[in-house]
Amino acid sequence: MTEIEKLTEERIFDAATEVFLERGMDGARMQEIADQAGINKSLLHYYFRSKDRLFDAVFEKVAAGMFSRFSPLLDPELSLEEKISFFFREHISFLEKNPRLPSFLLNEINRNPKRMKEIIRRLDIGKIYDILEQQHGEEFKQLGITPSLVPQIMISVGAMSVFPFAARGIVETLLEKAGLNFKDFIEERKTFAAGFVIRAFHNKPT
Amino acid sequence: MTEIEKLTEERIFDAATEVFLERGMDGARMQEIADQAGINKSLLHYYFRSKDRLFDAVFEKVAAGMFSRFSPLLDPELSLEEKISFFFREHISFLEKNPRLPSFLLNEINRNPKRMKEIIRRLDIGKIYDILEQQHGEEFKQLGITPSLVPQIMISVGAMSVFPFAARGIVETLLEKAGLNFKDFIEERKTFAAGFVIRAFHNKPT
DNA sequence: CCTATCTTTGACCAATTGGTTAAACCATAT
DNA sequence: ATATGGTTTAACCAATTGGTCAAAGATAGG
Repeated sequence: MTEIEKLTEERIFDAATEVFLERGMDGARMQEIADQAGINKSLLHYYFRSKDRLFDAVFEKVAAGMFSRFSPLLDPELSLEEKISFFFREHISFLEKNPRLPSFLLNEINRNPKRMKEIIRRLDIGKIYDILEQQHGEEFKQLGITPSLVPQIMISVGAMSVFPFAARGIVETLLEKAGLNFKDFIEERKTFAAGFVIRAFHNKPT
Repeated sequence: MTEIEKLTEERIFDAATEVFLERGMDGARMQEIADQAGINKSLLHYYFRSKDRLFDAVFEKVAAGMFSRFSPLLDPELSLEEKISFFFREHISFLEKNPRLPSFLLNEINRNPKRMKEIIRRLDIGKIYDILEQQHGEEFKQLGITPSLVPQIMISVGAMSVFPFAARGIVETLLEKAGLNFKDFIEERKTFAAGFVIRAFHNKPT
């Protein structure tokens, strides 16, 4: 693979990422991707055989980028509270730079659950569950958190981080009423979410 | 408007709702809606001039159905804790019957923020904020919740309820690992989410 | 310089899609 | 019965879309 070829392929991939994130698989047009990359439409098919394959490549990379941000949760050096604080700070900062990502992923997961589950399974999200159980099982027991509640907590943590971006249109409408803006809201959320979850943690269920 | 006409229009509307929820605006096909309704494609245009208008009608009704479920939050007879418990029970039950709704709404809001914000503004979500402040402002103050944190809490509550359905593909992959199933997870969530939020509430921020 | 291989392009295609239209259908009132 | 009005249909259309193909350009080896 020559250097120029790599560059072209990369330009196409980046352009496709941008367009797919903006419009979704169904809304994206091959012509728009070609324009964005500054090349002929035929070249798209030369490098990636079809729209489907191009989309798959983009989706896989984008999903991997998203879930790789869960790494703080795996660090055995960190306490539970530290993990939660680090996670929200890093994950929300990441979404700040990629605000279209949540809505894109959620929509495409729903559009084709089977294909997407396969990709997600390959990213091995399940291992986060295993490691949390392994590193903090004792702590969970003391807090009265039964094994079935661990997924509840994990999903809640994800929701707290992802939802404001996925539902940005609603959030902004609400913030308008309160005289706030989205940027400040997100900045505040990094610490709010951590505190919220930690407080919910450190009390026996009613 | 005759009775038969009403029936036809309703059949079209219901079919359109089903197809749009399943496929989204871009993915939906007028032919599929016609088939689903058991009528000719031309009739779609006879009753609703264009795909856009048909979609707008569906979106508005569907969004209204979603947000009307927030009504427990407005009841002055309920305490804050009761509101939270009632809300999760009712809202999650509603989503159980309409599992495609969250992903559909989130995606379409993102696809056309302007048009959607207008519709959402008409549904007046902001009034929930006002009423909460008005009915529980004193309580908030005692709990150390500043005005800017109220939207944080509202979004968090929405996220806890909506996200599991919007991200169902991810949730199911995670539950697989833990040996659980989605239905049970959702049933458990109605009470878990309420307890989670209430506990996060009733402690001073660290 | 010439050939062989890879890259890039423009012209083209078949299929799909939202939408139109004129005619057929059907109920009802006169 | 038949004229009138709204309702429904089949046939059709223009535009768009993903994809193909043969030829032109570029690049490197001999």
